[in-house]
This record gives sequence, C-alpha cells and structure tokens, in this order.
Amino acid sequence: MSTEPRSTLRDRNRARARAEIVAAAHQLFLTQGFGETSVEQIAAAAGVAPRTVFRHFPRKEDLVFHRHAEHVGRLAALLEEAPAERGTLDALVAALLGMLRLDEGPSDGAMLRLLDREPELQRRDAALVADHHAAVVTFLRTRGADAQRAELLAGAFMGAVGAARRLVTLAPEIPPREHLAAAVELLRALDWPPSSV
Amino acid sequence: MSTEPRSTLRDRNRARARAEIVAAAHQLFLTQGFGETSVEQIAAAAGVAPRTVFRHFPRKEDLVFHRHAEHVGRLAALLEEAPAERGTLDALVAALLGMLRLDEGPSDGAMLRLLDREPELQRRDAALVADHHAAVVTFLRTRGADAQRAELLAGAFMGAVGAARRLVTLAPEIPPREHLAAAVELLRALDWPPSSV
DNA sequence: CCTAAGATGGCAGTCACTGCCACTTAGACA
DNA sequence: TGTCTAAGTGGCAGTGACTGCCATCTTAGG
Repeated sequence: MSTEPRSTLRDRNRARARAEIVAAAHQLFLTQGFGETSVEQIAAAAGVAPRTVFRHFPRKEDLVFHRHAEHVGRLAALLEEAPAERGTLDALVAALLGMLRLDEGPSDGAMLRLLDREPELQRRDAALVADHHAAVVTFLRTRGADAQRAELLAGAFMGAVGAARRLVTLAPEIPPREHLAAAVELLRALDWPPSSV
Repeated sequence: MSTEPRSTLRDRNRARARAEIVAAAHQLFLTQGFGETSVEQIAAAAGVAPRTVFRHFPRKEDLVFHRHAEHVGRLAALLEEAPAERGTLDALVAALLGMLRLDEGPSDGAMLRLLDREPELQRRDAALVADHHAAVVTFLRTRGADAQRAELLAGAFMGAVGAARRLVTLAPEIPPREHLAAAVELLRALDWPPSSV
C-alpha cells in the first residue's frame, strides 16, 4: 500500500502535466530567479496556457512548495508510527530525517539555495514550518504533554532545527549533519515527556 | 538623545501624512479585513492619492508592520544596554518585555487579533521574527557564544517565545504573562553562555 | 526672493490571480 | 459501442498590487 498506482488515464495525464509545469518552473527559477520569472513564461515553457498553470498551482509560490502537503503528511505519519519505547526527542529527530529523505532529488540542493536568496519564498517557508510545528505538537500530546508544554517544546524544537538549517548555508565548512547533531544535543537539556512522569 | 525633535516642517508633514494613512488603513483593516481592503480605499479614506500611499509604504503589509524597524532597533538597543552582570536569558527576557512596551497603544490588541486571522500577515510576521532572531544572535555572540551556538540558542529562544505568543490566543484562560514565564522556565534548562566558561 | 530638493498626483504599464464560458476528452453506463 | 457526464483546458475580461515616468507644487536655505 505504498504508491497508489494512479489507475485512471485522467489522473496520469494530470500528474504528467503537473510534473512538466514544475520542471519548467524550476528550470526558470534557477536560471532567472523567482521574481524575475513570470507565470506566462512558465506556461510557455511547459506548453500550456497560463490559466492552466494557475489551475494546478493557485499561487506561483506553490510551484516551489509543491510537496508541502506531502512533507507534512509524511512527518505526521512517521511520528505516528514512532515506537513508544523510543525517546521523545529521538523519535522527533528520526521522523525529521525520514521526511528529509523525500528531498533527495537531483536539483533539490539548488532549490534550497534558491530559498535562501529569495525573501518572498522564505516567508512562504514559514507556513510550511507552521504545519510541521502542528504535527510536532500533536505528537507531543500523545506523549502526555499538556497543551501549553507541547506548544512550547515544539516551538523550541522547530526553532533550533530551523537554526540548524540556516547554519547549513551560514557555516558551510561544517557538514549539515553536525549542525543538526548540535541542535539535538542542545535540545536534550530540555525536559521532554514522558521523562517527567 | 532620545527622540530627535523633528525640526523641519517637511518632516512633520511627512510624519503626519504617514500617521493619517496608517490610521485610515487600520480602521479599514479591522472592519473589513486586510485582503478585502484595497489601497485605493485606504488612499481615499486618508485623503491622498494611491501613489502616495505606496511611496510611504512600499507594500500594503507595511501598513500593518509600520513599526518593524523601530521594534528591531529597540530590541537591539535594549540588548546592547543590558548590564553584563545580568544572566543571559534574563537579559533577553527583559529586553523582549521592554520592546513589547512599544505596543501598548489603544488598538494594538485588536491588531494582534487581526494578525491571527490573516495568513498573509502571519507570513510577513516571520520576517519580523527573523530580524529579532538576528538581534538575539548578535547579543549571544557578545556573551561569548560561537556562531553555531548563538544561532541554535537564538532559534530555540525565538521558537519558544513564538509558541508562547501563539498560546495567548490558543489558551486565553491563562494570562499572557504566564505563558511567557512558562517558556522562560523551559528555556532555563539550556546551557546559556557564559555559564559554560 | 530664488533656486534646488523633496513631496505629491496622475498616467500608463506589468504581473499575479479570478470568474466565466466555450470546447475537448476521458470515464461510466446503457 | 454509442452516448451522456464530468473533468480538464484555453481564452477573455477584469481586479488589484505595484512601478516608472513626468508634471506640478511646496519647503529649505542661501
């Protein structure tokens, strides 16, 4: 029950159109920048009408964050599956790494660098982080944290992890994995449930 | 050397125009919502041309965040003035509270509620948080933290404080001050410089 | 008082995004 | 297999944020 085989032809066409539009858009974003690329250009490059681009991706930003829902769903699923005997913080980190595995496509590194350059996209990224945050809160509640504690711990966690991500471009001489490790080490000092039971 | 007395008439006019535009905009935002208010309406209500509104506030969002720079500058200044003998976390909290004191205008509570309702504005808020984050990083570096540690601690701090702010509307039965207190208590477990010296 | 800098308003243009409608095509069912 | 229906596409017109340009007016300062 992994990838539902899009049985109907219509769905396959739809997926292909989406993929072509995304590919054309990414190509243009990486060469020209996000703001300098118009939806009209993207549509022309993908061989569809601008109206069609908007039908698949209501906002231009969605062409960059087209896997937003997939990412969030994945994170939530991984957290739900986490074995109960695993420590809370360790489970969070494991789920995070599992989700990031989605991103290992060829051009995704370049896409991340694009994100660092464009303030518009960084703001949209905040929406993604907010959804991750919500998933983390849900998980912490299953581990017995009350609403306030779950919210605060999730905030500190997402904040430190976000900082680690920023460090990847800020201090590139250190490998990404070590930035995350440093964040986790720092967070370990916090009082994670259910240790306080 | 606190508030430079805007000597010239031109500056006073400019400030008055700004204030009138902001007042008109807030009035409309609160009654109609942000997205439902056009810049043309704001200009009409303020008695100026739309072009003039854009000259004072390049983006419509800036009408909500018109004190962005003031807030960030204030936070940075308060952190710089913080007495060296005060603990790092305590200094951060004190500076934060000092900055929030700016917001005690009459309609600012309503404005905060507006912010909770409009996703567009929440994203812009992320930019403000990023600037606060940068100020916190600078401060932590003066306390001897290296770049990595400063970034991570600032991330955790901003994350937990942001969560506390969210809790103000999420759990309104608890007074705001206690949410912040809970965040601080949680953060106290972290290894703040220069305690590790 | 005179000139230069700064501020405003209007105009035209770009671009993201939307509603509407007409047309084509794939799925479903007789 | 033919037909009806729903989904997908494209074009068109319109709104609203934002920008560059220029003509006009006001203030600063000698």
